[in-house]
Amino acid sequence: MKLMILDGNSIVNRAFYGVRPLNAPDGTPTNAVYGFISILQRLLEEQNPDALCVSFDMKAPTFRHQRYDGYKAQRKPMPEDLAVQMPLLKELLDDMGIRRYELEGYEADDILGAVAAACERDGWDCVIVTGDKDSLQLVTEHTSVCNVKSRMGQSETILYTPERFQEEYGFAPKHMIDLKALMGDASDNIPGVPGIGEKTALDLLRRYGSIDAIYRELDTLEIKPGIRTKLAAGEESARMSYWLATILRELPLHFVPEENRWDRSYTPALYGFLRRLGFQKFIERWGLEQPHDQQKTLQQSGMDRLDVMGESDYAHLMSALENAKLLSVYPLEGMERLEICDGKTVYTAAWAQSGDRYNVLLRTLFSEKTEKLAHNAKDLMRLILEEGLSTDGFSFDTALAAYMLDATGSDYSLERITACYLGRELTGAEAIWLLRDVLLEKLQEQGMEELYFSAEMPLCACLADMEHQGFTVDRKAMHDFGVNLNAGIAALQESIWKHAGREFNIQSPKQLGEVLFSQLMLPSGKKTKTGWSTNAEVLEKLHGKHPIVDEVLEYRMLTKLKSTYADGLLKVISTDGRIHTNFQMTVTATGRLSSTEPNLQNIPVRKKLGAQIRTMFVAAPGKVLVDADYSQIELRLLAHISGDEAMREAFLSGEDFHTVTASKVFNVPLSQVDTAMRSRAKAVNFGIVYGISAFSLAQDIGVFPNEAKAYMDAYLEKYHGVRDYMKHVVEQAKEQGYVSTLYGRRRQLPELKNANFNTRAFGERVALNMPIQGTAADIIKLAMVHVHQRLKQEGLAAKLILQVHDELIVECPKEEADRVCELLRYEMEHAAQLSVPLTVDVHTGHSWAEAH
DNA sequence: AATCTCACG
DNA sequence: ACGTACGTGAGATTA
Repeated sequence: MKLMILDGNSIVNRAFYGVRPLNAPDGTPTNAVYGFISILQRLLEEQNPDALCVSFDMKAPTFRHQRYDGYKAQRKPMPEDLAVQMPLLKELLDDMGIRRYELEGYEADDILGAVAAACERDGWDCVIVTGDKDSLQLVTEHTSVCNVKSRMGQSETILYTPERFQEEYGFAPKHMIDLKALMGDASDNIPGVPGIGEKTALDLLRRYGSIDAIYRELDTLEIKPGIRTKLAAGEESARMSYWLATILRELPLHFVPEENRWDRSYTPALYGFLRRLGFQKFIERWGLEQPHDQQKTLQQSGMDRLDVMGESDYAHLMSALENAKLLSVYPLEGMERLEICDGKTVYTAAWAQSGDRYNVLLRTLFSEKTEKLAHNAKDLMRLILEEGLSTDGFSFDTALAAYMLDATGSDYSLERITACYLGRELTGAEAIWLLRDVLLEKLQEQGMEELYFSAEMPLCACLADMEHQGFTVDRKAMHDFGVNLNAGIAALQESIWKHAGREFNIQSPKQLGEVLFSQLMLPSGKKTKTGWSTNAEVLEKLHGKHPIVDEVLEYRMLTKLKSTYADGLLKVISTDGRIHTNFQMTVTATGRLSSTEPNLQNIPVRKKLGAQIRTMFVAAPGKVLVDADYSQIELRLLAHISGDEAMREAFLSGEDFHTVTASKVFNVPLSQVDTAMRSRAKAVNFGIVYGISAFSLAQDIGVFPNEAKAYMDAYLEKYHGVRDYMKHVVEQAKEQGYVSTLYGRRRQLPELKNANFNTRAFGERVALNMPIQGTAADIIKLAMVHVHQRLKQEGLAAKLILQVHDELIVECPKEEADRVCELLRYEMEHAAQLSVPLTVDVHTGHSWAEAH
């Protein structure tokens, strides 16, 4: 039989500092609880114990320490964000049916010791899980200690058995006490022997075994005289420390391992609890279901339900359609069935049951005259377009509203939103109807109403059209391209294998690392937690050292083009010969769109071979592509938002901005800026937008950090308004807890309050970047809405087909090209009124490559 | 499922 | 003393 006991405080601490900030839908921080439960889950799988419990220590000074005058209660107080998670963690454990032990006046270690002793007494094995090293002294044949470390956001565990301990330390576990007695422990206020540190202590114990042995023969030991003197002088302190470091195994704790048996019998409350915290993942992993008594409360919105069957039901529904001011719509099984709610009744109509009448219903329902609410309106609209119907009149989208209220969330399912904003689980058209008022009010409160109704909502129709429209791809050319790649890949593979002297999987970073760094002994540019890094940056530094590296880089490029683009895109060409991407509106934290299945926002362009892919994205016969992209929109926004005069003038002058920047940073006349200076200035420009450090800039442009620092200083000296802005935006973010764009889009920044330095630094970079990237996203969304509406209004056949963050692509009949160029330029340049010109480059062509 | 790598703005 | 740039998505390997 095996019992596992977790050192609650220690594990929750590791979890808190090791897991990135997370929040429940209501904003409560949850990262520590999440980390704890993740570690627990992993250990359960690894150890599969029969019994399980968790210990917590209380704040009061401990028994051992009370007797030692040197003790001062100097532990730092628990950070607020962790403190609020403690009751949650305890509630979680209770709901999971796991026993907790809290003993006032004793340290966690003492509880662990007592539990281990009780286990051994009853013939149980015991696994102690902790993040501290202190309890290693408890390791015996029947007691092992599982040490949890968090590294790079990942938790690692090491299981110490007597053998494992001996191997690592070179002496038996019980002499861990001796180690502490010698070297001391500042965090526990154990003095140790002054002048003896970890190295010396370890060495002494490996050679002599214990402090008893050391002091018994102190005069004859072969050690440096200085150490002998220190040991002699510190004997009393060593003995005292030994006592302090010894974990008590006898406490007034009547612990019976048997009582802690745990067979994963969760309480019914667990489901609701995990839901509240947003831990969907664990609900699924543990196969939890909503308890029946909670399910009942779901349907208490008091609305009637009507399954629309016969003629009279239909008449009923049609009159509701005409009379109701607002209807919510919720499709089921594609669009086979439809739920419609007018606030009083939830109607369910089905295609199968009513054929033509269903079509009439859809036409009326989706016409612009009927004002509708939906959840993921864009997807619904695309479905309708695919049915060959037109669609309009969607005025509110619950998913979009929830996204704007918290753009860092990961799940905007209807169930999650109702749980969060209505406090109960509810779905369908009825849920949408009830959510609207709540969400709308919050949008108003936060000043996002205008952006919501002028950009996000109308964008649904625009994107649905774009997805429906698709982008023609030259299938044959793509296929041939893939075949050609294959030839190159095969040749490179052969040559690489020849250099390596053996066949191996070049696509495996692990095997490649072995070949490059172990076999060919190339200088390992180190990195990564699992082994050597073999990424392009590392390999490029190896250029010239061995012919294999260039070939690997080439191989990587070709296989990427083959699998992700040539093969990947061929797979998703529809029967109409076009690719229909899916634009995600609720994914990014900044307000940008994203594109999936396939991602058309990362089609190659930077390298010659890759850019060939773009020659295969073409206009349909008789049509042409018009491509319009903003010129340096983010830097222009930095100039506008920061109000920096020098930067504004640079843009107003019409000169190349990176060149102007180089001239300022390097203090030379414009005419003397060379390409190297320009490219460094360009790197600084981008770095500033990302909230860079001198270190990273140095890495990027290949200079020493102090040189990079000098560039940045010069930059911020010349553009001092930018320096002021950077300071201001971070301060304001700390005060408010969020940052926002020119148009009021928000991003919450709990990271700024995190105890972890790196997390906070990340938060500061985000605070600098989001308002810029996010404002650019707002502007192009507004432009898209205007372009979409004007193309339609003016009766043009032109269609928007793609957006790539700062670029729009329209496909139109050749005759419309000139008008469309002008329209695109006008709407994009006038989407925002800034203090610097917002300029757009427009080109036409048969392929994307030509038009860009 | 996590990790590494690499494509884009 | 830390550890090192913002925002994405996809494919292949590994565990």
